[in-house]
Amino acid sequence: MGRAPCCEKMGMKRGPWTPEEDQILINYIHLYGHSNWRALPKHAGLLRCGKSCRLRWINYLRPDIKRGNFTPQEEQTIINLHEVLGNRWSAIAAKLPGRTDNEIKNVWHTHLKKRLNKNQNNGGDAKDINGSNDTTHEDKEPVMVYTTSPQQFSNSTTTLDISDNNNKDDTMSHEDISALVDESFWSEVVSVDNSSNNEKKIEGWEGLLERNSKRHSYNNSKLYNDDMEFWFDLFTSCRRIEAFSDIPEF
DNA sequence: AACATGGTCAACCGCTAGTTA
DNA sequence: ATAACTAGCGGTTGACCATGT
Repeated sequence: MGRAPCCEKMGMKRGPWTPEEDQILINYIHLYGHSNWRALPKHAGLLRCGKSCRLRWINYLRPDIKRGNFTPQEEQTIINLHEVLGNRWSAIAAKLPGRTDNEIKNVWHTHLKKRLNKNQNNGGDAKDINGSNDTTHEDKEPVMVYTTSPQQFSNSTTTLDISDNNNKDDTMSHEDISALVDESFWSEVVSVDNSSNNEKKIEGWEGLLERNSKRHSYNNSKLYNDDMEFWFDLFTSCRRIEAFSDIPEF
């Protein structure tokens, strides 16, 4: 298997993307899609390698990217899935619509891992599936495993387990979780927008570019509240699902 | 006010898997 | 079957920012 020749360093720009570059990339993908990342920058007139373009698109410019703080539910989902999947960030990301593998990886290393280690030092004894002890459930928070896209919920195909970690009889075993992460899991991929929906989705790009030009300028607390509202709406609208009757209040 | 330290996150690097000729 | 190539993944880095001293 031949190794891909690294993109020519000569003449290739590196470092942070400018709003102008973002706009060029967005416009190009909007018009022509991204069937060939390697050829894309040349055709689009960008002095970036294809890899860089792809990363920029996937991690930041995609219209379906969800920005802002992770909700406690999302964090718990990451923790649970990490127990099953390990550092397979893309697989975890596939279960968190709008979140990228890079983002999840960052959150894990900056927040969740430390929190879990701290909890463990306070007496936690959970192990991950490999027997190592760098991951554990939060002691007090409910344990949840979601398939999180609203579409999935609306299709009533949701597999959901909600239990209280203090009651071990109700807690999902590794086998249960593994069963949850079956073949259908791997086939579920967050769609990337080569579709005709582009025009609709592209509406938010202008604001995104503005945001990019002033890093961290978005209002995290507002986004956080929106997320909480999303989950609240989701839960309240799914009361028909029997399992939801035991959901603790947040 | 100035500096040090730590946290966050976008971007890069190197590798592997998958595809094609 | 093999080599050439691309896409995608996970680990790591470094710049920026916030907070503490």
